[in-house]
Formats: sequence, C-alpha cells, structure tokens
Amino acid sequence: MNIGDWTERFPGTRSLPPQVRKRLLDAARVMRVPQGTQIFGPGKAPDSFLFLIEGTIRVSQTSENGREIVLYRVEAGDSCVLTTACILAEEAYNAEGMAETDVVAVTLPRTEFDRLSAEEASFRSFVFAAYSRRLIDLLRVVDDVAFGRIDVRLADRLLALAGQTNDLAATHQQLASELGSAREVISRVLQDFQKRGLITQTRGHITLADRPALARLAASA
Amino acid sequence: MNIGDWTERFPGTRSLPPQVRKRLLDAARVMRVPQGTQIFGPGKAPDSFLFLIEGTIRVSQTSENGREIVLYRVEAGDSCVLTTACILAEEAYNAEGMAETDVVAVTLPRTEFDRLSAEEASFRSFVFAAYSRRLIDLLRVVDDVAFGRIDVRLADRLLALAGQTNDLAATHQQLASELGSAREVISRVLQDFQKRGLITQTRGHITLADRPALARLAASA
DNA sequence: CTGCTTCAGTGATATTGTCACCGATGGGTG
DNA sequence: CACCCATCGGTGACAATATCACTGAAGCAG
Repeated sequence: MNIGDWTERFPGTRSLPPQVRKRLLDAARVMRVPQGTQIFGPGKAPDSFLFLIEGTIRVSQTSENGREIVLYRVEAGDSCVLTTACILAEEAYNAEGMAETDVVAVTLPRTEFDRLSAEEASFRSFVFAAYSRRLIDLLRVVDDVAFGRIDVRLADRLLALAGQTNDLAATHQQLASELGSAREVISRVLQDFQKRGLITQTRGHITLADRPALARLAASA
Repeated sequence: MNIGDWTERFPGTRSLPPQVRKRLLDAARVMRVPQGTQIFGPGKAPDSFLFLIEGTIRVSQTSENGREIVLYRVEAGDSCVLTTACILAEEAYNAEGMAETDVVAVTLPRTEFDRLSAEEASFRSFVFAAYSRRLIDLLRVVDDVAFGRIDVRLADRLLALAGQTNDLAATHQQLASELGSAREVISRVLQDFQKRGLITQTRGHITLADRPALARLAASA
C-alpha cells in the first residue's frame, strides 16, 4: 500500500525544500510494525534512521531490579534518534523503544542518511533539532525525577495520557512504570485523588472527574 | 599565546583526516575563561560550537527550589553539545555550564560549523558521536536518580572526584549538588561511611581511607 | 581575641519506596 | 452457570530519603 507524500504531512518535513523532500521520499522504505513490537533495545539497534509516520513509540529504561521509567514518546512527525545513538555507542545501556500502537515509519538507510546530512543543510538542521529535542526531554525527566513530587507528576501524566478525553485505560503498574515509581505508591496517590474527587477508578481504568483541579496540581511542578 | 596543533592531542580529533584538522585549526578561535565563569545557561546560549582543550565544564541543572544536580562534565577533548541544543530549542530549561577550572576552548562559528559538517563526513560523525555520548550520559543520570541508592551513588562519586588521589576538597553541600540530594542526607551517609572506616573527614575535605571497600559499594549500582 | 560566616550535626516529621501478604475482579472453561 | 485462576488493587509495617528547624563547630577577618 502506498502512503503518499508523507513529507507534506508534518511541519518538520514540510518546511524542507522540495528537492530534499523528493530525495527523502525516494530513499525511504516504509515499515509497518504491530503494536507491542520492540523497535530497538539492548542488543537490537536498527542500522537506519527512523521517521515516524503514524503511531507512537514509547522509549523507556529499565533498572536491574525491573523497575521501569518512560523517557519520552516518539510521535508521528518525530524521528527516533536513540537508534542512531545506539549505533555509535558501544556502552551497554538499557533503553528500549516499543511500538505503543501499530506503527508506520519510514527508514532511511545509513548511507542515504549520511548523504542527505552532507548535502542538505536543511535536513541536517532537522536532525540536529531532533537530537536537541530529545536531550531536552531527558533534561525534563531528570528534573522531574530528581526534584518533583510524585502526586504532581502523576496528575500531569494522567492529563497527558487522557489526551482530549476524560478516560484512560491503565493499570496502576503501568502508571508506576511511566514515572519510574512503584505500584503501591501509585495506588495510594490514586486513592487520595479519588477521595479528593479528582478521579474515579475501576479496575484498569481511570476517569478524570475534575480536570481543572488536576491541572492545578500538575502545574505546581 | 599560541596553543599549537591541538587537534593532535585528542583521540577524537586526531583520527580526523588531515584536511579536516587543518580546516578546524584555521576556523577556530581560542577562548580562555577563568574558573567559575558561566559558559552557558538560561538566557545565555553561545552561538558557536565549543571544543574543550583544557579544563572541565560542569553541566548541571537547578530546580525551582534551588536544589541542583550535576548532569555531566565536559572534559578536554569533548565538545559541548548542549550549547548547540540551546540554540535550537526555544523551550525554557535550566541547565547551565560552569567552568569548573580555568578553561581553554576553541569555538567554531556557526557558519563554519555548518560548512564542516556539510563537507566532511568524519567531522559529522564526530559531532553525532558527541551528541550520542551526552544522551547516554543523561540516560545514566536518569537511571541513577530514579533507581539508585544514595550511598552507592555517593561512593561512586567520591571515587570519581578524588581521581588518582585519596583526597578531595568538597563540602557536603557540594556533594549533595552532585547527586541532586540534600545536604543533611549527604552528611548522614558520610558519617556512616566514617563509622565504617571508609573515609575520614574534616571541614570541607574528605580522605578516602578504604578505596576498595568504596569501590565495592559503588559497584552494587 | 572577637565576631561573623560558612559548614556540619541532629531530632522530628513527611514523603516515597520496599516487602509481604491478602482480597477483589473478571475473563475463560468445564 | 459455577468454578478457576491470573491479574489487579489494597494494606500495614518498615526502610530510605527529603524537609524543616535549629544547634554547635571551624576558620577567617578585623
């Protein structure tokens, strides 16, 4: 199936000059991966540049003792730079990328990636910008984890995960993994939220009952 | 004062082809900054690529309520990519780079940086590698902060800061800032270390009394 | 020596994480 | 339908870390 000229769908690529977009379209191969697939991880570094057309990739890190924290998400229009970091770095590290939904992405072989970065200044800036965004995402994570309160972070994450709607499907364990915390902690905070009328919950499901209050709480970050 | 052909002093630049090193030498301007100078920070993004010849830059992040955490150090032979990230990112973020010692660095104007990354594949890989190293440094920080024990992290940091010697000059507050913790916490852990014979301390100064034991503790990370 | 500033020590309390365990839920399956 | 059972969530006790409020000690400057 053809996905058409995806370069016009995203701000990042739309602003590239026509000949760069043409070259991108020509060189890229479309890749589809079902939800739950590991895109990269320890010992699995794809040797190509990845640009996301559709879906979400959740990038997380897991500690020795099994606790997990979500570092950031790669959304449609983003590229996944950790894969390239993967390639360069020999060091063992334990970040992994998981297709959180069904994913459509294009891959750019290393050689073509190199050629494009060499010959097209605009593509180069695009790549550097992608790197910078990730660096800044990580700065944010460090700040949150080192200095943030868990209730504030959870409120923030609930709002983010719910998106437009007031509902989200997530177990306490999944939310704990989002924040790099423990299930019991999340359970208690959620109970507290419930008592305060901010949410209601059933098994595996949370409804935001008072978005403004949650937003206020999240803003005290 | 001339600093000679610095490109031959560092593995990262020495492996570059001669013509790239020549161009680097020609385009770069030497910069000297005294200890304690802020190299970059909120509202202060130098518009050039930075390569460190001598000294150390400490890159840290500070929370609203004043707590600080060291993200990584830029050593001689490294380049400082957060400055370039700075430029691209509009978002407010609160990382800063401080000259921890007197620093000698060369700066590459943005235009020349662009030209070199365009025309020299080896320089490009050099830059990408620098970015990747920082990303991985940050992954390590996230892992430590989210999952690491404070005594383990402190032992590790003491060994790192002491270097070859068994002595280091640092207040408890400074060590707390290294790890993004609080002074009282560090004081207590250091007292514990002292009781266990791992260190001795006087005001502003710590002596490592049992490196192997500290190393063992640090290794339980 | 005196006074002052910075540094370190301490107890009380709050927050977060860990451990061990239990009960509840809800989707199969006989 | 009734039972099974894996997964999910709740709970108390305790440990680790952070915060707060305060104290005393060390060393420098006059």
